[in-house]
Amino acid sequence: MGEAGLRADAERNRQRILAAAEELFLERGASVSLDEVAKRAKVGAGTLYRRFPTREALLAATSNERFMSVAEASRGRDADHEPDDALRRFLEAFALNASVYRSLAASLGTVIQHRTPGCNAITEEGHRLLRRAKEAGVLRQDASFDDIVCVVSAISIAVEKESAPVPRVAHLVDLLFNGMRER
Amino acid sequence: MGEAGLRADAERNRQRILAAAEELFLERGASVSLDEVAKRAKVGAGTLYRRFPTREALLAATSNERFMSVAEASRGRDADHEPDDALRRFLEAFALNASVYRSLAASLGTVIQHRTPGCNAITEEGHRLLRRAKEAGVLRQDASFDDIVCVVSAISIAVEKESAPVPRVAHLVDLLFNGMRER
DNA sequence: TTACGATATGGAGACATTCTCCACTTAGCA
DNA sequence: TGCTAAGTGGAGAATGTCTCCATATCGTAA
Repeated sequence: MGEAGLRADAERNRQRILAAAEELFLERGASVSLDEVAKRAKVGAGTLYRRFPTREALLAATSNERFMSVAEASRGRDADHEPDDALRRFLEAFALNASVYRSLAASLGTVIQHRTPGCNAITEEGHRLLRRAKEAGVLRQDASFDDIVCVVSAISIAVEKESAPVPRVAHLVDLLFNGMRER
Repeated sequence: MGEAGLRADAERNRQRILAAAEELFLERGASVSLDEVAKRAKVGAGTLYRRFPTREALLAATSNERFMSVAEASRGRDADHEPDDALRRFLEAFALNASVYRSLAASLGTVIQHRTPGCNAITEEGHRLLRRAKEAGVLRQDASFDDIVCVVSAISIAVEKESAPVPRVAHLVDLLFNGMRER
């Protein structure tokens, strides 16, 4: 949670920035002015930029706990779900959490590359599910984690405007998982 | 090509803006400063904004011919290709042309809604292919044109960083069209 | 040809946002 | 208690968007 090697007052400010960013991202989307985030956190702009050099780094940080949850829930489902079902549920949860802030999905590809615990966890879990589904023979051998990020982005972008995201995400995951083809 | 009801000098300026924008978009991506576009076109900023009120309007205009080509080529393929193959090729061509400028893909959803000839043509052709594939029973009934735009955007975004976009586009279209499942 | 209204123009400048820099403050240790 | 490394705020430079309007030019009707 806290960032290692940070002075106590600095860590306090860091938390205030995260709280302010979370509020503003929820209210007005992932594109709000960062100076405004600093202002709401009662912190100078320099402090914000020193701690989070880019908007994506801040997004990765505010998404950290959500991404951890997605990975953890997926690991917990492992025992009582078939590999393809586990992967499908993971995709749904990932997509839903990649659209909590408007305009987050568009930069998901960049955000997910940050080495925060949450991004690491979700990346590892994605790779694990991919491997497991391939071994079970229910997934194409040439599907990669990058493909997953691409698919999740597409779904999240499509879903951001919707008033009822959950069923729409389920529909789109089904569509892209099983293919647009009639069988 | 020329815009109806425009004074001759205004139409000349409009063409100069389009040429300058095309150059700069190719060189440095779809996010270049619009003032710089105006400067290269040797035109005041006001002139640019009067003719193209938003960046997306300008992008729709510079993409016009490419979009026309995509639609036309697709229509030409109609006779000697099965409905699913025709749709797949259309998706590939659309995605490739939605990534000619870096960062164009991110605003594709907005760009495509402009009522330029190219946007109209590509939208109509998309609907036609969708209908044809559904009638032939090779496409799920619940796939929509919005789904297509969403999928094409995601593919184009994913592909913008690649050095070899063509095979990657083909892979992603195949993946999303046929599904991630082993069959 | 002229003259006149409609159209079109440029670019200064108001405003917003990003991001840096550094004189000053503070925490934490010896 | 005093020292130093760590941290801070916020002014302001750099960049970009977009508007406004005094001025210029086009095209036409007489």
